[in-house]
Amino acid sequence: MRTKEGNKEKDILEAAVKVFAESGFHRSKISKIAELAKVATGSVYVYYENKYDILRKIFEKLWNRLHRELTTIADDKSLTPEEKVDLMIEKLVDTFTEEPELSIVFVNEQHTLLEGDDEMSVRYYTAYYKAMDRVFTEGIEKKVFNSNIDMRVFKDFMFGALRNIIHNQARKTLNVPVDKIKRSIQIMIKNGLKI
Amino acid sequence: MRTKEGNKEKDILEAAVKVFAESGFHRSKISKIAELAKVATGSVYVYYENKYDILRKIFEKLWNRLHRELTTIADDKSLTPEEKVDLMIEKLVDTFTEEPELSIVFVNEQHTLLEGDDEMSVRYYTAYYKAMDRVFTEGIEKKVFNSNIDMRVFKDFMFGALRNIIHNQARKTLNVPVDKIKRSIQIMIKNGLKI
DNA sequence: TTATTTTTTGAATATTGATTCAAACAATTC
DNA sequence: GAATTGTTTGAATCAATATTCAAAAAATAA
Repeated sequence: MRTKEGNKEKDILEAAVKVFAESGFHRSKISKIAELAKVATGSVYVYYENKYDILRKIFEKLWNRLHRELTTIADDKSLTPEEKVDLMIEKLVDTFTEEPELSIVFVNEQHTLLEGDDEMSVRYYTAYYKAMDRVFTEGIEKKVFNSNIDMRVFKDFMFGALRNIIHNQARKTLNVPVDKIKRSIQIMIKNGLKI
Repeated sequence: MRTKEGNKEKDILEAAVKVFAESGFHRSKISKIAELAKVATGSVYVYYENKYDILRKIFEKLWNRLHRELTTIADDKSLTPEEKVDLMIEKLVDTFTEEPELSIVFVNEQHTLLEGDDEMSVRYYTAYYKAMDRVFTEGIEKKVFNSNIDMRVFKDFMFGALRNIIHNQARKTLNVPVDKIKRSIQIMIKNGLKI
């Protein structure tokens, strides 16, 4: 018998995030991922079915995490709808700020994933969307959110806005302190642009 | 002498938008684009340097158009800052609603473009950003916009939000009437989520 | 009609890089 | 210390497809 040295599966996944972020999925070479993970090219195929499988697992892992965290906030009975929106924004901004490369992959390879995988595309936004749904509906019921705003538009709007902010932050094209980002978004969401 | 038949350059570009939207840049085959444009594979290389050059020209064309239209709105002295924001949203939503495939390529291949082309990445958001800058600054000066919101965050936020809405609309995953989309966004921007 | 020139063609070429797999390796057991 | 068995390796294979280019076609000129 021979036992496994270290945690190659994890090393490969982490290396892949870096390489995908740097070069994009299609331009990324397995050999480069292997090199960065300090394993042989062939080892990658021991732990993952193929290149696409690596991408899928990156998303799955992130998605499970977000699902858990957002659901917890959405279901917290001690919070008002407004506080929930605040916390959800904060959570999303924090998650991606802590792992910039992950956020770049998340934004850039979204369509790579959806084109390749129908099943995934259905489950995909579910976590975020369902959580947002509940918060938004609750806000409307409690008459603190504006019911003239279409819920579906609101969800897509928010998601896209956050995605882009996070992405530009990760690419260093924005370069605004995280606190200022959170505060600005929270003001915009709650009060709009106007004074 | 032999003269050109029809407008192959244009046919190829239009076919490419369709194919890129359907399969993504990297999975798209030149032969497929040629087929759709009703020309031979080789003809593509008469009109475009290479595959990437086609993508660049798709973006360049769209970008010039948006630049022209957004600048016109931003510089119109007869409009208030709020009206300008309204009109810019309307223009963006309309442009992409009219050409769904273009909007899909625009969103999905943004990073394909930026990774390959440094010069382009600098000029890239310029049109939208500069126009937005002027409107936003004007709004702050005239004390109709909230100066606690960071301008850079606002621009990225708006851009990402619109991008995502337009994209999901094009992919038919949203499916809300265009008018409702516009109205919802305009309320959110101006008044925020709250009543 | 024939020659000239430009456009168009699509099969052949060349490259790139994902994936495979037989061999080497290192723990563990006996 | 030899046998066993799971792990790791990386060069060889193989497929995909972007790009090239010599030949064919068509329009115009002579």
